[in-house]
Amino acid sequence: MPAALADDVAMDVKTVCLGMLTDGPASGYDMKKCFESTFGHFFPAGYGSIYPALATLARNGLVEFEEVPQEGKPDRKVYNITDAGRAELDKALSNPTPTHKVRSEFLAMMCFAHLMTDEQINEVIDNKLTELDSFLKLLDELPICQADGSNKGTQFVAGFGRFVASSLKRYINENRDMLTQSDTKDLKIAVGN
Amino acid sequence: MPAALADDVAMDVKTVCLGMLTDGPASGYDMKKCFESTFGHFFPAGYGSIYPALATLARNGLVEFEEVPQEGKPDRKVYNITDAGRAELDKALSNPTPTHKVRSEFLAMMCFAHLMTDEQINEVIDNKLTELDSFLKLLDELPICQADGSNKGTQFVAGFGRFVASSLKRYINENRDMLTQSDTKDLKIAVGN
DNA sequence: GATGCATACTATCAGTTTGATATATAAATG
DNA sequence: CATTTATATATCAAACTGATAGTATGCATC
Repeated sequence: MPAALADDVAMDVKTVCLGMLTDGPASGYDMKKCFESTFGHFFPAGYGSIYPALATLARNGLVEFEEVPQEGKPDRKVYNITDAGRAELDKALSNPTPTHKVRSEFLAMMCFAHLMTDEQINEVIDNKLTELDSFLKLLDELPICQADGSNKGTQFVAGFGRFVASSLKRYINENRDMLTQSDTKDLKIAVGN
Repeated sequence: MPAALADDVAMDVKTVCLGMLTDGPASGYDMKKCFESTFGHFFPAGYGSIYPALATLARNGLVEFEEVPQEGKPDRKVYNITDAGRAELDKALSNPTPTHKVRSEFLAMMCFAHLMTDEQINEVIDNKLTELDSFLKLLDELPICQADGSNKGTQFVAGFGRFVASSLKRYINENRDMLTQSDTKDLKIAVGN
């Protein structure tokens, strides 16, 4: 067998912060906005994970920061990636099997649809469809945060999001009857591998 | 405005365990198998969350358990849902906006594709496609864990999984060139809302 | 002119979840 | 005979979530 990877670097919040910094200096606040606008849709992170991540990165010498005083506003801690940080990022990007996890209260709930009223089910479905529409609309307005926003990777990912959201909409619209009607209905969309 | 929900019950591991118990008594080990076979694909949970969840549910009187001795094997703690537990589950199922979250190291990594070699990118993509194939194959063998496995909800959710996995495969296959070729290529799949 | 809200910035904390590990026995696999 | 798999429990460090807190300015709204 091939030797196990010496020191596995996960694609976690720390690593994504490192990646953002390859595009230029930024504060924790800047990164939070970036997570909100784009990354957060497939890799959520709040202050509770960003600030500790930056603190750990700084402690390990993977980033440096300088405190920039501002007039009328709190000081900014502006972070920069170091050479050690770049090396660590490279390690993380060499993991050949990154995960793609879903945690869906929605699907878990639908498993218990037989314990719900039709009214409850319809409300949940309608809300989910509305949410998907908002998401698609948001993607159309494309608020890319990275300076190099037009890079192939982010285009691929945005297209991915658009495609998945549209697919979900279609599946839900065409199969929602299954959940509320008591007579036997089959899946309307059959899929070949 | 409508009064805020008195005591928000989240659709968390505790609640899913309650839901599983509406189908009959089960041990933590049984539930883990159920998470592994079906639920885990869209709502993962390991021993580290299942056992504490059951302990909390028992402490709050939402489930009861009896220890069943076995020959040659460790004792089983067999759990049953109580009336209070059923009421709690009903509360959780009345939440009209259950979440659907994605956490994708894969997409995060693809955002930094410009920092990777074509070889690295292709390996990641190939692995992801293989993973999706395994998932689709697994769904075709349908190891439903609930006695009432043929209920509409689980059928809807299984179809959902199949549809999403096939969509992902298609998107990745048709757009992977974007990531590795240096000349400008556009998305091959355009989607209307 | 006051009250509240949005923006800009930092940071912490309780509760949950993750993923690995520990313990113990038996059966099957190589 | 050694290893792995299955049956069952449980715990722990590290990470993450979502909310909250503090502090200062400006901008509406009442």
